[in-house]
Amino acid sequence: MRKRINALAEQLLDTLEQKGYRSTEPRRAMAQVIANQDKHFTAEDLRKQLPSLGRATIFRSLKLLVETGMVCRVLLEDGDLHYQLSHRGHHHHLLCVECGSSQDLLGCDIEDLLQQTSAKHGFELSGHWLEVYGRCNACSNVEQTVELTNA
Amino acid sequence: MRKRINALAEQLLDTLEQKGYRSTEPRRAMAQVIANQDKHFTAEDLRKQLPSLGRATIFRSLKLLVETGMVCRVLLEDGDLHYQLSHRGHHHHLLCVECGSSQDLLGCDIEDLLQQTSAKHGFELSGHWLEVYGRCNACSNVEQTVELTNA
DNA sequence: CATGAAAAGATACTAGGTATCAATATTGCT
DNA sequence: AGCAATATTGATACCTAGTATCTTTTCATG
Repeated sequence: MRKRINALAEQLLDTLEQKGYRSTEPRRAMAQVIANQDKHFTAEDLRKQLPSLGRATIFRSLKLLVETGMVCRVLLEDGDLHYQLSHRGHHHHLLCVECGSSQDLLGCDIEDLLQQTSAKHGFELSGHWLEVYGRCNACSNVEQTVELTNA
Repeated sequence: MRKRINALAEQLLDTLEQKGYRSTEPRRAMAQVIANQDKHFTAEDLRKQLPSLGRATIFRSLKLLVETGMVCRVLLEDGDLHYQLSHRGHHHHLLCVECGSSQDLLGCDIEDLLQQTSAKHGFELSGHWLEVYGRCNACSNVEQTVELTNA
């Protein structure tokens, strides 16, 4: 009795299967829940939404999804690590500190810049981690509205 | 009976005192140990070197040093957070994945680049976190020597 | 050198994550 | 459909990093 799940969740499972992992009921449930998150989340968030799954299962499947590149980890400003759906390979996030939404940072040639600068330090670059924090368009606009109202 | 400590450690304590914190025996010991670390470290590393100090004290003092800007946190590639001495305000690290050493990344105009790119996304930038991973000069050279030797 | 505040140490606790292992579900085969 | 081999699950115990609480000790100041 296969539960109905949406296309994005289906895609997560398909990818797992292609990599040799079984499609199980707990994984279907997790894929569905993850596909529905609209911002970064923690293992604990998933657990609240999937009270019937064992804790270890959630951590294990989450790890699997990270390892296969379908979920990525995001570093919050305070050093907390959260998770979110990942669409491409290596990329960076614009994280809204207000609403927690995130957009992928596009058209940023940071790789070149880092490469050049590292070389000047005699450093052989192999990777980097970048997170960008601020406020998304929607949240900036809300603030402006509030300011106008209070004025 | 004040223990003799080196200039860098002394500086850490002076800064704490300037901010209204007392100079105590445990803090002197910690400052000395931190000043002697040659790479990023964990609270546990400090604890091993300071077995007489209480665990809570180590975490508390470490937090104090981070808050006052004398120690900063570094994010390792695997997501682990470590600590290290910090000399300037906001800066980035070139972290050697081989020996764990770190240099500050100088002359990198990433702020401007991020500012511009964020703006294009309608994003109001407020901060960022960047870590760069690779191999320092010394470690690159070692590898080359080994390769030549084995050839 | 007394005293009040700050800090230390012990301890218990929390959060996030991993290891172990017996029970169960899935897959592939016939 | 039935079955065996194996992957996965869930329960549980455990681990690491860090925080909260509370009593005792230490500091620096008059």
